[in-house]
Amino acid sequence: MGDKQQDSVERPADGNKNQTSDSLPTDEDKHKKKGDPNKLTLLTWNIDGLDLDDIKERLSRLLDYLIEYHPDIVLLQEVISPIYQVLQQVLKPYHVLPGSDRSYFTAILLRKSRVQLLESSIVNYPTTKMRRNLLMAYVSFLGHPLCVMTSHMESMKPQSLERQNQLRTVWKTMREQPQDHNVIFGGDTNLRDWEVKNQGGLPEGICDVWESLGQPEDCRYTWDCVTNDNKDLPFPARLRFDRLFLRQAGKGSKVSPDGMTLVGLERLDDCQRFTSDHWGLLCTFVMKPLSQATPE
Amino acid sequence: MGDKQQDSVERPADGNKNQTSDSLPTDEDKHKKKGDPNKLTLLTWNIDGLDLDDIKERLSRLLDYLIEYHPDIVLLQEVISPIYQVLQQVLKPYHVLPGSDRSYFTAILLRKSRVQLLESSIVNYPTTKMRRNLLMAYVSFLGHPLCVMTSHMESMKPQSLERQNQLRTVWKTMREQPQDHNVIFGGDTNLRDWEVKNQGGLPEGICDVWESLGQPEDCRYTWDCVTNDNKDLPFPARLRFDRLFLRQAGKGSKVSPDGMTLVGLERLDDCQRFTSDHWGLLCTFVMKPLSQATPE
DNA sequence: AATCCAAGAGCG
DNA sequence: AATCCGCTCTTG
Repeated sequence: MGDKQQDSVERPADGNKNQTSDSLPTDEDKHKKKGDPNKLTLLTWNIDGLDLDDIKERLSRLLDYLIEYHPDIVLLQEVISPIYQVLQQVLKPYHVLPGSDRSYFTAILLRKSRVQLLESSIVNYPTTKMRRNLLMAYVSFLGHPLCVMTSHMESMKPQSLERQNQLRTVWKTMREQPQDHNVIFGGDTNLRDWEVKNQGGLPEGICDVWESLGQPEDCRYTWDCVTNDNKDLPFPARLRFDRLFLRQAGKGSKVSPDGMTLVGLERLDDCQRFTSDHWGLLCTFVMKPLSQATPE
Repeated sequence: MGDKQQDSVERPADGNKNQTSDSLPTDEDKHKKKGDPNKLTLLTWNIDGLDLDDIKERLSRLLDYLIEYHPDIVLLQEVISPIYQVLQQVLKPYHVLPGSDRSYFTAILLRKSRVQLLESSIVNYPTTKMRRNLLMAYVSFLGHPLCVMTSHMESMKPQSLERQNQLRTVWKTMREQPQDHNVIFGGDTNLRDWEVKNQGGLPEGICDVWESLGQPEDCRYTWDCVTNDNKDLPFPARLRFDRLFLRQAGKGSKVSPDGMTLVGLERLDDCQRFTSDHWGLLCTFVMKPLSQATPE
């Protein structure tokens, strides 16, 4: 309800299935809880823009999801130019920041009413064979300085070595940010668990958000060909490719993981496929003031 | 023999080309240079004590090599208890320091007349499945404090992850030594080049001695089943398993790589096999006083 | 004491 | 624009 006043999104065509509920007490409580304005909501999603089959319906559903969840920050991978154009034109409440202008690329979407863009930059992976990079946005969220990053790291098993190079770059870049910044990375890492072990595990000061939340089984596999048949693979494969890393600020308010859920689990009406071969990861964070932090 | 007085046995030519040129009688100078008492000589060798075939002849030849080259420091891997007993009883000029007392293990031999043992210790690899460890000796060489290390790191391809754990431990331990110590690691690392790349390459301050010497082809492969048929493998495989790492002291005299050559290239008279399936690496180092060091 | 390499094909 | 997993086995 109060939704309208703040962040209603314009859409050209609407098959409005997911309307915000009206005034039932329980629903309103729920809505209030879900819409806690102090929480930061972030969605990361590889939308498989390289798969052009059923792209219209899939893109339409993607927009529905974005409007439904209206995350404060959206991190997308495998965006292609036509999709980028639509995002820019349709998602008026968002600032759309592309990671490149050719082939396929990443994008950061910032909900203008909640997140102010201060600066953006790109870190190159010097040895990528797939034109991948690390896209960064310095923003202000409720007055707190925040650094947001996304990347679509080198794909496929044989590129393990390059992928691990990129992982080191990501972690190093996160650790180099100013101490008063919380730093959130989200993206399609293409990581296998053994590759993280291979790097000696998570470095000091960086956590894997899914692990911090207790490794919930229901959002472990973000690329799940057991359930998701978009790729029609003849074997069962499920991996946790999409991950979120967090480096908390060393002073000031700290961002802490609060919840995580998969997005995109519904088959589309027409083609009966899914929005992407990846699930999206919708994550909420709470801001913890310094006073609540554990004393040393 | 004339050996008695000190250390007058000849060595193989060392691979370095940067000889300081003199203008005098050749043979005597050469001999003097080769036996330069200011140089540190070090041999590292996996002697394949797990292969019991022809062990008597192979051990006998090993002793010959040690006596011939009389290195200041010897780092051995795959020593077994009976071999250890012989080394201790026969090599009177050496202090023999074992890395364990069961199964097969490493050993550090220190030439008493040149190298004084100050202290020794062992660093455990917490997750080794093969009882491997890192054996260390703190010594004094010509009055300079020196830390010498050896290890036989986790073997075989499938143990890559554990091996990389161990590599990080080795490098970390080397870097943690006092700044006035030169630190030399030598051993059978079982490393593939891509595993080093996987760790982001050599860390700041540590060099690979073979690389520092310009990657001489004639001592690249220390496990060379093309030439060495001790294992009678039905395929050609050659790898640089045995490596030396150096962390120079940050103050005082610095140890610098001077030359490197393979050892054990001759077939034994009787069995016509080699001393080990690995070649040994005989390496010389020079001490560079602070005054000769590159200014910052 | 045995093993041991690396790249590629075929399978579920 | 086409890929995509991980395991075992075979081959040189």
